[in-house]
Amino acid sequence: MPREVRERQMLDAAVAVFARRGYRAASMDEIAELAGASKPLVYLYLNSKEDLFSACIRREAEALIAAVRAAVDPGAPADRRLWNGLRGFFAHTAAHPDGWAVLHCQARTHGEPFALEVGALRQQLVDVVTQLITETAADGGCTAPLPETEVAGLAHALVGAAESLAGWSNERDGAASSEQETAATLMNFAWTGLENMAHGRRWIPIGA
Amino acid sequence: MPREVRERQMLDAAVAVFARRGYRAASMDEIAELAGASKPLVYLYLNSKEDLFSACIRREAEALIAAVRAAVDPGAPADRRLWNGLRGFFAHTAAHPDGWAVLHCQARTHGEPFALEVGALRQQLVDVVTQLITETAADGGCTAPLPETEVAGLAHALVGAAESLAGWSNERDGAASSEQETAATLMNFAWTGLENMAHGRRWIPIGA
Amino acid sequence: MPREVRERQMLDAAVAVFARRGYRAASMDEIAELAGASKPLVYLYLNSKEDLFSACIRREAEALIAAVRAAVDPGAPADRRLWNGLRGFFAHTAAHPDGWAVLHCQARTHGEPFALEVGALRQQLVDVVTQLITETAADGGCTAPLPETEVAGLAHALVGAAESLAGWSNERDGAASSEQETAATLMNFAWTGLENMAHGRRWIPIGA
Amino acid sequence: MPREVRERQMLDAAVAVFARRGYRAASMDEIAELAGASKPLVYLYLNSKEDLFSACIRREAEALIAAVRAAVDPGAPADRRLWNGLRGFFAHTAAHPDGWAVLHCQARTHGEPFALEVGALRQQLVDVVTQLITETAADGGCTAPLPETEVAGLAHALVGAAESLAGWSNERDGAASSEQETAATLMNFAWTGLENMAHGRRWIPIGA
DNA sequence: CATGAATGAGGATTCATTCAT
DNA sequence: TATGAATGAATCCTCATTCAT
Repeated sequence: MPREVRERQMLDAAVAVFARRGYRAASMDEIAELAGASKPLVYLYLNSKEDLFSACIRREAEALIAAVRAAVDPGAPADRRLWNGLRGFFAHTAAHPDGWAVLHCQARTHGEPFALEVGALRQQLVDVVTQLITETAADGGCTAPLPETEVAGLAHALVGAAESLAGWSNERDGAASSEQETAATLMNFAWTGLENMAHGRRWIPIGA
Repeated sequence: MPREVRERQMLDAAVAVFARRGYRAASMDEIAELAGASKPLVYLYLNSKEDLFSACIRREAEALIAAVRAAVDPGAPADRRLWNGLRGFFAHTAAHPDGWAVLHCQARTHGEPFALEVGALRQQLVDVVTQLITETAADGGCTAPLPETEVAGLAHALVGAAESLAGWSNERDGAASSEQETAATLMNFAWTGLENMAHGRRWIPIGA
Repeated sequence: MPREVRERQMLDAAVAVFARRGYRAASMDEIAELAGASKPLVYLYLNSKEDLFSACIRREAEALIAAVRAAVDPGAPADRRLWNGLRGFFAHTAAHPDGWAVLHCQARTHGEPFALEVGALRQQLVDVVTQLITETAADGGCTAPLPETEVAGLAHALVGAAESLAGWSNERDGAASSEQETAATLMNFAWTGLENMAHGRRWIPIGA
Repeated sequence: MPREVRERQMLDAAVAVFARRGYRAASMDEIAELAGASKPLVYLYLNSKEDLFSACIRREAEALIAAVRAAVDPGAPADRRLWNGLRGFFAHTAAHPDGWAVLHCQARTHGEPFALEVGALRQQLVDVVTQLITETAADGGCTAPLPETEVAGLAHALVGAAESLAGWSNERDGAASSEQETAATLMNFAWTGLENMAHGRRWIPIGA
């Protein structure tokens, strides 16, 4: 069996096991067995548990980013790009729950090396969203330019909302179209909020 | 030293170590040492690593919920209650980053017993937010009642956004007032979005 | 509470726990709890686990020997003395199963100090039986004096048979009179065998 | 080194250590060291201390039963079969004192799982003896059929006597031929007793 | 007389990792 | 390319035992 195929099988197995057990509780034995290979072979191809986990993160992160990028039509207006990006995000996380679990739940909780790796992914998502927010403001005829910090905050909020919704809609594995609905809910919530902010319509704490 | 004091020291140490290392990677040795007690005493008071982790989750969850509840003035209108709840949330998570890390990052990733425990906390947050959203719609003169599923989705989105922002604002531990700003950002984002939705103003995908 | 009473309670508890769990698996915690006293008190009165176990063995051994001795009427002929001794033995072991378990099952399996102690008990039983066998031979008009080694072997065989029957009759906790029957069975088995041997009637392996 | 060989070495070591120390006091460290292997290997091959002990019991029990069976010539008359069975029993226990110690002293004292296993062995011995007693009665022209309970009692008594003698003759590890003598002593004791009982000649307590 | 608080030492078990083949 | 055999190092947990009160 060619190395490339074997390696993919190993990564598949590793993602599944890491998702189910967590990094520390996952055992190389279980991964090797699920991959249908012997442990020494796993070490030959992937060096160590740490490297293996890194490889999982990288592969899944790239796949997610690629899915989101592919969903966005660069020529469309900002609102459609946000809408399509969200749909792509929800569709991919729904289709690859193990990969998503590794990225969202496991990677960040296990020390520097992995947190950095997954942090880079998150930053990419945030960057995409930041740009969309900025463009949205411009497209919508922004009358009150948003300070940079606030844009960053909004981007983080949006990504967090998306992540949370991804988990929620995965749990209630309802209709096949639920990912569409989930995206719509978030879009409704976010879009009008953004538009208002871009026009300086804000909520102001009374007396603050 | 009286038992109560020792027990609190142990929980403090455990929360710190669990936050830094994760459940599996945390060693009872390190926790005991940090608590300034011997391992057998930790076991005598808290039974097992699992029970200790559960106790951490419970304590931190109760503290967080209490902080949010305490921040909300039950007599105030819905928007102020949301605002105050958010401020309480951000203030508490900023003041107790380890506790928040245990709840948000660690607890959900380590098997049923803990996931259930922390799931209960999250549900409480979601419940509070759900109620606020509903009342907001009413207060704002809702013209288009939101379907129940959508309200749930919005609540999850809002909680996710808050969780994400909590992590973000903890990372850039800049100004002391940043928790105020963070709350304001989210409030602006969420409030206007909710208001619009409550009045049936929605974003509609063109051609969908 | 006077020391004597407390000490007896402790020994009672220890015998029960040692019988149920074995020496190593028995914990001083469990013993202290069952005795209704605190652990330091147990140590104050009985020094150590080893001493406690020794005390159990000694007490139970002395009780058993005393019971057998009390059952035997020194003036009776040899057969009646054997008969009464057996009845006393079975009655006592049936009435004190925990003590018997400690003596028979636990004490011998845990290293020199205890094995010696319980060995002494067993030797006393064997001595009594040895004497009975010798007298039986004399009473029955022995025509072929038995060599010393053989008498010792017979005594061990008889004690072993009695021990085995004690366990067996304890298991099938049938009629209240079963100890009587058990004694009768062994008596029938042993007595005629002894009588024959004393008269030189032996089983000889053909061709050996 | 092939697995089979290693596994046997481990069982040998385990039997020796369990015999010397008892189940609880035996440490896997000592067993592994005596076996000349590392602890993880012991666990890899034999799973756990409990399984290891079970494996010891099973191996030793099977060996003992096989030795007794092999010693008995199925075509011989009942008395010769009893005689040969006893010789086989004493020869095997004398040749494998550790195995016998594990079976007789240790296995019964350590909780259900092992007690059952060793109980099965004992039952097999008792069954063999029970059948011999019954046949003996028949061969000897039984005039007074023995009640079933009594036969069972006799069988237990005989096995107990044999067990006791095995221990005794092991202790005074005197002449090489002592196992022959031991068997002869027991045979003399038992055989004539059985014959008498089969003919209704009983010892009757005067006045009972 | 009685105990709550505390621990040093040790034991079962697991796991990432490496050779020799 | 592929693996059966093997282990050092750690981890959870328990227990007999002792003080200070």
